[in-house]
Amino acid sequence: MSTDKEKDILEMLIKSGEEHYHNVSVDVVILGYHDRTMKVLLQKPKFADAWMLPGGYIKRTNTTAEAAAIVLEERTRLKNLPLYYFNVFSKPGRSRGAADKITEDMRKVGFEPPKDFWMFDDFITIGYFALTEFSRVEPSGDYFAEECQWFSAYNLPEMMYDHKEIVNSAIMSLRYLISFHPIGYELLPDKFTLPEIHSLYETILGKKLDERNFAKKLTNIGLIKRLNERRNIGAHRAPYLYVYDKEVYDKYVQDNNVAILGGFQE
Amino acid sequence: MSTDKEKDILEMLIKSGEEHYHNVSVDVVILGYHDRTMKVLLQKPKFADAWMLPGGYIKRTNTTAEAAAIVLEERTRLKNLPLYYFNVFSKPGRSRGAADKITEDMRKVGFEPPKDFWMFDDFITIGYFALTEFSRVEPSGDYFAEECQWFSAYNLPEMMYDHKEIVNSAIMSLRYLISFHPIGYELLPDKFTLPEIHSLYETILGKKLDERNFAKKLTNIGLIKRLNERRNIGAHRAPYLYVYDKEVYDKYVQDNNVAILGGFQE
DNA sequence: TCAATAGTGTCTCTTAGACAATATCGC
DNA sequence: GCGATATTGTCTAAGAGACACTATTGA
Repeated sequence: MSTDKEKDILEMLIKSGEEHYHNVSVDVVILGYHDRTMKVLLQKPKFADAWMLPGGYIKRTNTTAEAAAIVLEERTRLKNLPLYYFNVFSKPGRSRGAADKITEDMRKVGFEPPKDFWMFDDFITIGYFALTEFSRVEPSGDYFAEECQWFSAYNLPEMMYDHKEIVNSAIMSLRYLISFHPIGYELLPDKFTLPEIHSLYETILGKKLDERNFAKKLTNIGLIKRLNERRNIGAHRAPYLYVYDKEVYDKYVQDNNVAILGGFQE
Repeated sequence: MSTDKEKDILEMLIKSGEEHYHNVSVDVVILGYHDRTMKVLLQKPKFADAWMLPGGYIKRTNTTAEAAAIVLEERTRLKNLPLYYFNVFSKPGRSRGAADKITEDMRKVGFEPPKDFWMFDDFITIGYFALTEFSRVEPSGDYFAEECQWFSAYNLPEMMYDHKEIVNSAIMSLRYLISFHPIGYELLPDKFTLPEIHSLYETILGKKLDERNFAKKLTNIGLIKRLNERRNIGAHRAPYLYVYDKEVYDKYVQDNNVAILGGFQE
């Protein structure tokens, strides 16, 4: 990319201060499940050698939830995933360091940022998390998010700002939610086995769950249904495939008001 | 109050834009319980003839939770009440109208607000709610919040902006929380009767609860303890007084991670 | 037949929920 | 005694949780 092109983009960025709220942003903790571990989608920005959460500023014509949905789609190409609002992060000084890093990067392409550049101000960030099936996502970077990939959510790399804390807070919220409500629909492929969903719950909750009681519960409430298909897993007994009963699932989510706290926002 | 004094205060306000975040504020839904109804504390601002939620801007040296605690103390004189964050409100145009009203008021005292006055900008607001025992609070106004009083939360007066929606969202969250966790400690006086706490739960949940099962549950888990005192209520059988067992209560709140979602923030 | 994984039934205990009669108080 | 309110027990059904053996698969 030419330096001129970069300068153009930066000019645009500065002017976009008018169409965005200042001092507020959203960060989106995109969680996936793969290989018996929780994964989180992180990006490495053009201007620094550290990982961070996908996030963005909020257009004055959008709600915070819409801003989060835009970020989510940019990184995953997925639309209409439920977004859960889980916390606000506002510790004074939490954005410290951003200004220096951005300035440095801009100067590299011969560009001097304005003195009162809106992006250099302190920000309060609204935290959202989304759940998605790991293999449905092709992590997708762009000009500012040069690299974008999955990491183990329980073993995070060095991260900018307070983003490690934000990821941990999201995981705590997910753990809390799933201990009361059977959310998790989005984390599994359409067809899955009992051992898979069992191990998903164990991974999220961080504790062993009795296999018999677990299977009994999910099938008793009618949340999942067994198909007449099995998955061939090599030298072992072939497990049955299951699907969620979406109607029961949706009814469950609705009846339990999952939407009300840390829940869906349109 | 003299016009000069008012001008001084307004000058201060304009300059305080440097020490506050722009585009973000907190609103605090202060809920009390009295006479078998939920009450909410509202204020009428100097500059308009309508009620609104206590709220405030956020100093750059504070977190949003600290800002909410300051608002809470200003209106109730109470410190250290738990604050529950429950939602973010960001519908575009939600602060519309504020600018005109404030301008009008300023001109009345011969003051022309600056053209890019920070308070006239659109705001995203973080919603907190707090619970408090009705009679412990002496609603407390100030220069900007000229009047301050309790209203029935289920029968709200005309309110500015989207504040009715915010109150309703807080009540939904309280209802959700209390249906899973025995929060409500702050809503009752130290000593209370079974019928009182029973009717509190009925009021919040908006449905009848069987008296026998209700009493059984609360005493079984050890949440409340009966004293050897009764309250004289005139021509009827005198009910026993109860107190919360604070240790059991705190353990319950902690074990159930009430803090994680919609929960406490330091 | 072995190693590895999948699948399943019973018992107990606790809790939730339905249900109504008796006790107390002041008049 | 009356009107009003407070208090309390039993039964049933459902769910939670503890517990371990059998079935299947391919090598």
